[in-house]
Amino acid sequence: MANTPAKKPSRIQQRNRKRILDAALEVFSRHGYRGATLDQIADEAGLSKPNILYYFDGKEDIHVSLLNQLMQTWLDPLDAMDPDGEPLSELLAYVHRKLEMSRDFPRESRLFANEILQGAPRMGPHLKSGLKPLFDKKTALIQRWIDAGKLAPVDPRHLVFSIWATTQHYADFDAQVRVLLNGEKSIPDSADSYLDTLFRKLLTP
Amino acid sequence: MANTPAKKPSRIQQRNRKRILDAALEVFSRHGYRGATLDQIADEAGLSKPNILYYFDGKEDIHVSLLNQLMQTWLDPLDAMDPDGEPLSELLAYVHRKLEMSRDFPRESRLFANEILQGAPRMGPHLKSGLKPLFDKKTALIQRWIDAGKLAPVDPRHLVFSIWATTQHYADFDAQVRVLLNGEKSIPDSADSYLDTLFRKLLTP
DNA sequence: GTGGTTCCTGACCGTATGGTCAAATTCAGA
DNA sequence: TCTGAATTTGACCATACGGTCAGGAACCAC
Repeated sequence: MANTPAKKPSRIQQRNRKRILDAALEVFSRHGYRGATLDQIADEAGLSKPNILYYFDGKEDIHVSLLNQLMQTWLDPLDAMDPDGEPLSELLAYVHRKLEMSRDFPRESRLFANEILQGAPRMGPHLKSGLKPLFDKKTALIQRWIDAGKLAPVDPRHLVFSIWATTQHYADFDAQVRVLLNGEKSIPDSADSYLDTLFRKLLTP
Repeated sequence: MANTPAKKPSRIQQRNRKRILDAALEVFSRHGYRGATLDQIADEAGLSKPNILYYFDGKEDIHVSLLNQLMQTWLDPLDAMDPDGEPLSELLAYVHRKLEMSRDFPRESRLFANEILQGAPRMGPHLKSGLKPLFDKKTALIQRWIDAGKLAPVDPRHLVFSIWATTQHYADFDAQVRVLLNGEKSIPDSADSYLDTLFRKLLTP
């Protein structure tokens, strides 16, 4: 029913499904899949628990819907890397966009981190079908840039890993970063310039 | 009782507490605190559930014991950075040690990652009392090295963050890395040389 | 061996949690 | 306004889980 909307969803459908997904993002990202409860999500969404089960087939369905919905958003910045652009600035722009996402969507970042940490039990297929092809395509692009002498020679796969790691660290390890930076906002402006320097020095031929 | 061992623990005590902690590390690191069950831990340890509760006061007690025990191990590599050593090689050696830990102790890495991701509910104090002082001490040391012209000028705090992020990424996001590297071992040797290059280029004055 | 301590277990308990359902309420089109 | 479909809910249910307890088994001086 709610899972196979053959017809157009009503206004109430749209509004409530959105409310539920918003609430679920909040709860799942803070407590992980197992730590989140339907009651919490219902409470956060301002709906009753049975009502939530009216819109989704179950806890897992909500979680999967969230992951599916987010996957695209998450990959967009990488996808936006332009083969015809100037290699170094394309990559640095990607770093910047990725850091910006940690700033603007920390919950999404933690949701993914949680899922991957647990071994991606509900996302394995999506990784293979969604992320992998894009990863292969973009690492190949970077390799071409390197072969053309536009970038210093590095392993493109590790390059991408390190971009992800350094940018997402601020969102995923927020609790730690906050303690170590004396409670400042966890992504100070200095992070931007640091990462810019880090990757600029690495990649400049 | 088990929690306040005023007297020396018997041989059986030592053996079984170790078994339990080993099992708990396995289970907690794979499923997170909330996702782990005492039954799983008992099963993994080859002990009955009540027997486990004979040695520990409860699930939380086991988790806290694990975190306490691991904190030291986790900080050792950073602590080993020698103020009297050659700055660049000290830092690169630290990167190398940290990557080695992701290789050798991925479960420990994921245990910490899980805890921090959830907002460090059971480790906040330890971060402040254990990690923070060491972090401050070592970032100050790096700053002195920079001021002495031995390293390129970078923000030491972000430098440490990026070292942690890039090295732990391979353990924490193992499931993702494995997919993207076509199922190879998730920390290939190429990671070592990549990270060496990354930080060498950044830090060489 | 014997007695006391340590270690271990089966059976059980209370609660939390994911999920169901019949009935009530609201909504939208005629 | 009326009517059927969509939406909402209170009351329940079954299970999983953390934890308890009384008593039994194993161990260890003596």
